[in-house]
Amino acid sequence: MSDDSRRRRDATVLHVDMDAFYASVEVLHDPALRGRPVIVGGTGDRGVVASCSYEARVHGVHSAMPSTRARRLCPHAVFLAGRYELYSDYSRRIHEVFRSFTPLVEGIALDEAFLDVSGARRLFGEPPAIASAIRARIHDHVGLTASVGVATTKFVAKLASEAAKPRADRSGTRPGRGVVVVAPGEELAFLHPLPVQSLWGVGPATRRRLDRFGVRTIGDLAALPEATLVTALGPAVGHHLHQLAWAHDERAVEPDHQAKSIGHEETYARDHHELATLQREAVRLADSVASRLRKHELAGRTVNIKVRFHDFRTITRSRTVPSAVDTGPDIARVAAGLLEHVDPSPGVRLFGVSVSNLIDQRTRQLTLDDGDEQRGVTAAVDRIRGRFGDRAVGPATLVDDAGLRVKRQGDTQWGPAGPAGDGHSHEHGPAGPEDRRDG
DNA sequence: TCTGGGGTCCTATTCCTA
DNA sequence: TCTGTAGGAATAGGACCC
Repeated sequence: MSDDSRRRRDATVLHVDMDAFYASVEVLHDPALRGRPVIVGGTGDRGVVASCSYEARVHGVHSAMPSTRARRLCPHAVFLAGRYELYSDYSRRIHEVFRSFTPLVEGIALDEAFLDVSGARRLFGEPPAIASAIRARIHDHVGLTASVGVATTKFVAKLASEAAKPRADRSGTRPGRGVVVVAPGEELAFLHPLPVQSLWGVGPATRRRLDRFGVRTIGDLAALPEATLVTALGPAVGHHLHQLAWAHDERAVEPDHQAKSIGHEETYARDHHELATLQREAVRLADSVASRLRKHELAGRTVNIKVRFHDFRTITRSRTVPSAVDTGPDIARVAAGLLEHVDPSPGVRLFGVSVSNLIDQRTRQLTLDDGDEQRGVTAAVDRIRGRFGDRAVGPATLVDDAGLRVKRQGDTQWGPAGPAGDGHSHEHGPAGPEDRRDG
C-alpha cells in the first residue's frame, strides 16, 4: 500500500485496555479496598507485581516489580495472591461487550483487545463515538473502567490507548482522557515525540543498542537509514522497527487466534537440588499441560523443558517425537528423558514443561502405542474434572503433603505464595487474612 | 533490586539427508 | 565408497509482550 493510500485509510482500529485490571476486579469484589493501595501478585519473596491500583502507583509501585521491593515501597498496601479464574470470568464479560459492537475482536490478554469497527459504523456511529460507547457499556455492565485508542493501525491504536490512561506518580494521580483518537495523517506527529521504548518490540536490550546511535525517540529512530537498523538489530527487527517508526503497519485485526504452544512453569519458594524431585514435578506439570491440551482439542509433537538455576541462568531442552502426544504420562516420559541430561545440583528455582508443534486433535491419527486403555483412562479423568473441577483427580504421586488435594495449574500463578518452604508451602505458610486465594 | 507465568517470534547452530 | 555441500528440520537461546 502506498503512503497516500495509507493516509487515506480511516481510523477504524480500536485498542481497548482495562485500567489496573486485576486490582480493579479485586476492589469491585471488596468495596473496603476502594481508595487503598492494592497489589496483586507476588505475595511471597520470589514473586512480582502482576497489577496494582493507582493508589499503589503513587508510591512508585508498578507491574513486573519484584514483590520484595513493592513491599518496601508500600508496606501498608493490601497484597493479594491473585485469582486467575475470577479475572478470566470478567474478561469473558468484557469480550461480550466488545462483540456486541463487532465480531472482529482480537484478544491480546485478559484485559486488552483490538477491535476493527469499520463494519459497525452504520449501526453505532463513527469510531470515536463507538469507543466512548464501549467504555460506557463496560462501566455500566461490568463496573470497570477502560481506556481506548482509535487509529488507522493496530500499533498506533495501542499507543493511543496508553496515552488515554490515568497517570499516577509520586505527585499524585491524574484522570486519563479515556479515549484518544489519532486521525488519519496525524500518526507521525503523534508518534515521533514518544520515547523509542514505547514501540512494540523495543525492550531493554534493543533500547540499549539504539542508545548507541543516539536514538531516544521514535522520531530519532525514523531518521536512521533502514540499512543501519538492519545492521544493528538484524533483518527482521530492523525492518520491522523502521516500518513502525514511519507508522507503516499492515497487520489486520485477527479474531481467530491459534495457540502455538501450551505450557506450565513454576518458580519454587526454595531451590530444588535433586533430580528425583524434578522428575516428580515433571509428572505434575505434564499432567496439567496435557489437561489443557485436551481441553483445546490439541496435541503436540515437541516437548520442551525449561530449567532456571539458582543464578538465573536458564536452559531449555526439547525433543520432537514421531506422533503427537496429549496425555500426562506421554509428555512426562519425554520430559523425564530430557531431564536426565540436566544437573540440578547447583539449585533449580524454576522448572517448566511445554508442548509445541501443535496439531488439531480431531485430525490426528491414532498410533499403535496410543492404546485404547490409556485413552479410556484419560477420557475418564477429563469427565471427572469436567464435573468436579481440576483438583478432583490426578496422578497419585502428586497429592500434596497433607494428602488433601492435587496441585494444579494456577496454584502459583504469580510466583510462590509463601516464604521459603517446599514449593507448595501456601497450605501451611502465613497466608494471613489478606491472602484470599482459594477462599 | 533481584527478577512470575503465560506466551510469540527471531536467530544461530547442529543434525540429517539428498 | 567417500567427500563436499546445500537445504530443511530440529534444537537452543534470547528478546519481547502482557
